[in-house]
Amino acid sequence: MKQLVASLIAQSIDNLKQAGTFDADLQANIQVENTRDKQHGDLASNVALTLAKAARRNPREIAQLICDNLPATAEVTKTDIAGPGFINFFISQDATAAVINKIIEHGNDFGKCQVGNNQSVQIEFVSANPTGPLHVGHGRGAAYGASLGNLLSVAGYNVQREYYVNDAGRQMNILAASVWLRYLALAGIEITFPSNGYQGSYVKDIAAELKTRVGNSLEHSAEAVTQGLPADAPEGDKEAHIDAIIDRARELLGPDNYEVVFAAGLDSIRDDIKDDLVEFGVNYDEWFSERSLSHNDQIEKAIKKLQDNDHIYEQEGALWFRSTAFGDDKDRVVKRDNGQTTYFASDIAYHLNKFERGFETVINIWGADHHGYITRVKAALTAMGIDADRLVVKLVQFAILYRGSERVQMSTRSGSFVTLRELRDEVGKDASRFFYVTRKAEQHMDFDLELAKSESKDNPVYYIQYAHARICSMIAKLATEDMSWDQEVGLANLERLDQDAEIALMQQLELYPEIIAHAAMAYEPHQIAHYLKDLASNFHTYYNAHRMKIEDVELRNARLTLSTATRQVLANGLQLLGVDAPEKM
RNA sequence: GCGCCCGUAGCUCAGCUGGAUAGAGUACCUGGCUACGAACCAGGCGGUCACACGUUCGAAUCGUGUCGGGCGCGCCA
Repeated sequence: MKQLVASLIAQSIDNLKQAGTFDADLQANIQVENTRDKQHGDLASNVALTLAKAARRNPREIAQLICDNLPATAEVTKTDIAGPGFINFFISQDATAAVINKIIEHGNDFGKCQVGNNQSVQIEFVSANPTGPLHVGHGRGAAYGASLGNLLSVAGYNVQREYYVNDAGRQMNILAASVWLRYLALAGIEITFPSNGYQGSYVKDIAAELKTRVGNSLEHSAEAVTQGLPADAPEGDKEAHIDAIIDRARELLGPDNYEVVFAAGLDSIRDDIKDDLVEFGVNYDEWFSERSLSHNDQIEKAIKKLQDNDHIYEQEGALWFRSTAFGDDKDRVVKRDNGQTTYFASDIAYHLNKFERGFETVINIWGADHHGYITRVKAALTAMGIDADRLVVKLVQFAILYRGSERVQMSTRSGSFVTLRELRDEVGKDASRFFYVTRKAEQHMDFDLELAKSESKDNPVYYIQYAHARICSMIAKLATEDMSWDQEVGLANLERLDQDAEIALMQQLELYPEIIAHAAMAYEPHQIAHYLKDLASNFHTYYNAHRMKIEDVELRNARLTLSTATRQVLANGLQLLGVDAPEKM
């Protein structure tokens, strides 16, 4: 409808150019908007205001000229000039009701569009270190990423969802050491647990599972483990202490058994994260292992590629990437003086790998604490000859957690955190998914756990689900009330839908496709959530103002058809957000 | 110190590419089920859009500065 009105305006302006009223080279930027106040019609354009300067005429005069030269159509019943020169358009009931036909024709596909042009996009999100369960801070990235993936998919992108498993590096070795010490403790070999180890109780569970699987084959005496270790904090250095324990574990266990312990921790936690996310309605196409990069020499290859392009130099025994040549604050080490590659080197290799896999656009959803990495990763891409604009980084701001007015600190290492699973158990999947995704990603979010739990019944998601359930139950109970619903009869009588609440509901339904396109292009799934609240509100208002189950067969069928079209759009939208559309509540 | 994000009603948040009288939810106050689901609806109360200057027909929106909050600035991962 907007496009139609825009084309009418364009034709009118062309007519005026031909008549010599406007200069032939006058450029018009035609915008058509939905009006907020229905006294201003259904659609409005500010075109006369934007033309005022170039045409050297009073905006109201221009508006009058445009109105006088509009081609007549059945869709536009009236135009009006208001305020400083807005043109208001009143749309016929017939044209408005046509949206119901479209919804019924397309069903689950209503709202799909092709703004993505089948472009292949990879979206990587959550990617939390597999050193502990996901906590509520990860939930936001999960909800955002999953919804964005769904959104881009219906907008015509070819989407691949990926989780980058940080299964290499020191943190994983600390986890392995923690598991082993807990395993030894189960055998009665008491060793003071390092202050820098993973304290969470899940580590004990992994150790117990390991013990039932391997028996006592990994046991070593307390003396053998602790002999000659540097002191732990507070007397000594906790980092040196834990590193020494890792070395001792490797030495006593040997490479094969060390790998058994390491894998016990990694596999258990990664699988747990996977299950957790599935239950949260979040699914991936690929779980990409960081370790696979080094196994396949991809890190060396990436460094070589930078070297070949002459962006690497050696200093103090280390290899440096000259990222300052691409806008970074300082150059970055990719290989340390001890020969080990850095985490950044893995990241370069990983991003190179992504583009080598053929994705046209790569979207990274990162926590806000990673914003400092954007410049250096993009620098590396540029240095390797890849257009850095093909990498889109969306930062998700942290949820600041409160319990009442008390700030809650989250730390995986200390084991003091609220898990995503706990939140889901107490608040529910639908309410928590909706809660996260209602706020736009870059907005800071205050998350009061007490409030989230106590107010879960008031979560707006139920308002939307209720509208859906209400329609389902209305249809389901028709038979018991000696009534029926015939969609064909309804479609044949759409002109009966002339009440304000019906017009408003149909206009809201018509917005859905453009909301999808707009939200997809802006990477903003929260727009869907807000749209659905408004749609549900329109329906509830309608439902309370008018009866559906009435004797007038034509009007009854028309109203029920409008209601089921509404149900379809509610279901389509909720599906994008990973929220169920229940038939009963 | 430098960089990124943010500041809108008591609270939690929307506000499209600059557009008409800045909107929801919640809290508080009224009213509405002997008719389709009251997890609902109708109405009321509530704002110096952090502050200042600028850009222009028009600024919550764009620009500069100030104040306030979050985060980041390692041969850690």
